[in-house]
Amino acid sequence: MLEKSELPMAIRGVYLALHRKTDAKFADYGVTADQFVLLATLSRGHALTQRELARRMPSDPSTVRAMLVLLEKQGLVEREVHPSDSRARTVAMTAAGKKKFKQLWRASETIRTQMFQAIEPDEANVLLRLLKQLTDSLNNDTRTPSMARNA
Amino acid sequence: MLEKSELPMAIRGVYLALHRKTDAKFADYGVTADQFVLLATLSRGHALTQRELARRMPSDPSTVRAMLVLLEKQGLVEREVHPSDSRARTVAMTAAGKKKFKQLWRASETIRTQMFQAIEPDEANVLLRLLKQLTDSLNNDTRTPSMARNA
DNA sequence: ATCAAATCGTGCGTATACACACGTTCTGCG
DNA sequence: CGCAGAACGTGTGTATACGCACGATTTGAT
Repeated sequence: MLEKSELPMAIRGVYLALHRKTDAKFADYGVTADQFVLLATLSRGHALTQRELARRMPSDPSTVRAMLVLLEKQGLVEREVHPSDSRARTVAMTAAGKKKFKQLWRASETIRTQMFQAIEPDEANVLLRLLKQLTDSLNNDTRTPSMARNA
Repeated sequence: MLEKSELPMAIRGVYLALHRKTDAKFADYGVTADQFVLLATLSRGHALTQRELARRMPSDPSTVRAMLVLLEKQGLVEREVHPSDSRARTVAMTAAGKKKFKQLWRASETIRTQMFQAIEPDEANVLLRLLKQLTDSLNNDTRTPSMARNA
């Protein structure tokens, strides 16, 4: 018998545990878990606008802005005005940012390893699929959950 | 092929989606998603100390304190000095708190329903198990992941 | 071409998450 | 009994999450 609030609570539980552990791991490097997420997102698509960056993280635009201000102070990212849209600003990692990201990736390797050791390889794929299904379901306000496929 | 950072990102993704949706749902009631978690925890074990409450949420003791101050202002919870330990304070829901919690539970029913419609019943159990395994793995600092069983 | 509507970034306010330091009280060992 | 160390709550500081409102710019429809 499955208590109806167990699943939401379990989701909250893993996320917080993961976040805490990652923050602790990165403390020596002067960055946070969420800043790592931002850098990782940048590393997969350069010259994003702040809006697009926020959409991909996913995070709120005003949150992303605050993070960018801090990361800019550390010299890890740069912002420039968009070439064709003077409202927008494009964001890119600096050389220092790329270097830092590599360090963080290596430092967090143990966490990912630990996670994948806790579950079977097959299960990891199932888990990933279920999490994405839940996310799509929660994000889609419409009552037609049909076309959410390749997100 | 599974990108190594996909699983952590997916966990982050569901949690944030769930949190946003819950916050939006509760906005009319003047409470937050996390305050609901606190009330739900209280409803399953009365007269907890702040520390024990924080341990069960799970959250940081100083975070819980801040939340309690706000909930106390709203008259949803009460704090009293512990009968045998004058350092500690016990927390309990007021009548208004219990009533509010029932309202919140009903209001959030649609979210839980939506989640369980997004996955198969069997899968829900698998998902829950995997999430707990991951949580245990992330919380255990020791290198012996043996005795984490019935958490 | 013009003007309303949408979009972008910014700034502000509130709530959460956590680390850390502090004073108080309790516990347990000698 | 007395005292060191642990445990509890408090307070502070920083980072994140998000809603909302604002000015500036771009877009789209006429």
